[in-house]
Amino acid sequence: MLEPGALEIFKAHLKKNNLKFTTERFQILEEVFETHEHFEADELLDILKDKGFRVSRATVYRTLDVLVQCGLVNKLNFGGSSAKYEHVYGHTHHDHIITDDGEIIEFYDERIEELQKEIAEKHGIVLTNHVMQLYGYKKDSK
Amino acid sequence: MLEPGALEIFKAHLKKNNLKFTTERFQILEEVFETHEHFEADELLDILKDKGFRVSRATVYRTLDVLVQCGLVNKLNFGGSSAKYEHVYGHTHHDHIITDDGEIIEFYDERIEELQKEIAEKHGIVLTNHVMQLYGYKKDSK
DNA sequence: GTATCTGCAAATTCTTTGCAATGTC
DNA sequence: GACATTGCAAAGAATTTGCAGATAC
Repeated sequence: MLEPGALEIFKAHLKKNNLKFTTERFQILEEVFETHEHFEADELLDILKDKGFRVSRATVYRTLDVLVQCGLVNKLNFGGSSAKYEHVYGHTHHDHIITDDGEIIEFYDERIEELQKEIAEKHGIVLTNHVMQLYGYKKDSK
Repeated sequence: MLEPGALEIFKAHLKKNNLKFTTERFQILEEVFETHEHFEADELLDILKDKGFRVSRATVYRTLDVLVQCGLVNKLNFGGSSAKYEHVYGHTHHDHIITDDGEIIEFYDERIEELQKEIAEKHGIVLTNHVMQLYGYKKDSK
């Protein structure tokens, strides 16, 4: 489901940057908000093709870039060989726990967020973003 | 300077896994501990070549893997296209602040470490590792 | 001596790019 | 109608792999 407002943000960003609102960009935007999981560029391409849309890999990569730029999508790196993406709009910020069997748990902790700000401050840095990933295994699995 | 103990850990790991202690692996180990910064596989190769060692790129990648496996080296991902490495032994764990002009500041905060453990626990996860990178810009630069 | 290593160059994987045809504004 | 966009296939960048000769144990 395309979050209310996402389309407007996207269009505004396109206009501001002299970019055009094309069918392909719209289809990609929609699909990105359809998927409530982390996905790779290639997976998104496959889904789009399965649904009968005719989009190229190049356009998927190019459009994901645009979506990251306007803040509607996060680009993540969990250490694998390819980048993961997740849509952002309408979601609160969160971090990730990655288990050894590949499960991804999202969490948010206000106290850590505060400490991060404090630490950055101490080093004279204004935070714009952060990445925090906890790796581990399930207590009952080992 | 090769940290005292690192060589022993390396050799023990090799023996345990039926791997051989070769000239190349030793040269790479030494150089990894010579460099007190984050480096890429290719940069390490260049340094080794400059010093007159004859090592191949393949061996550098293969040996870095071994070093990561035995815990002497961390593989990091700051979002660029290539992985960064840093040696670990003798250093306390730390996280990173990455500024928009590419500077990397290391920090450690016990309180966050505790909270991370607590959060993982709450989700039934035993932490084995984590990644935390704060992105921002210098307060006086903008 | 045998099994592991190395270097090389080719192969892979993910991502980006140049270009001619096409679509938006 | 001008200029951005698309798809394609080729290029690029980082990393991995197969293999034949070299080396550690």
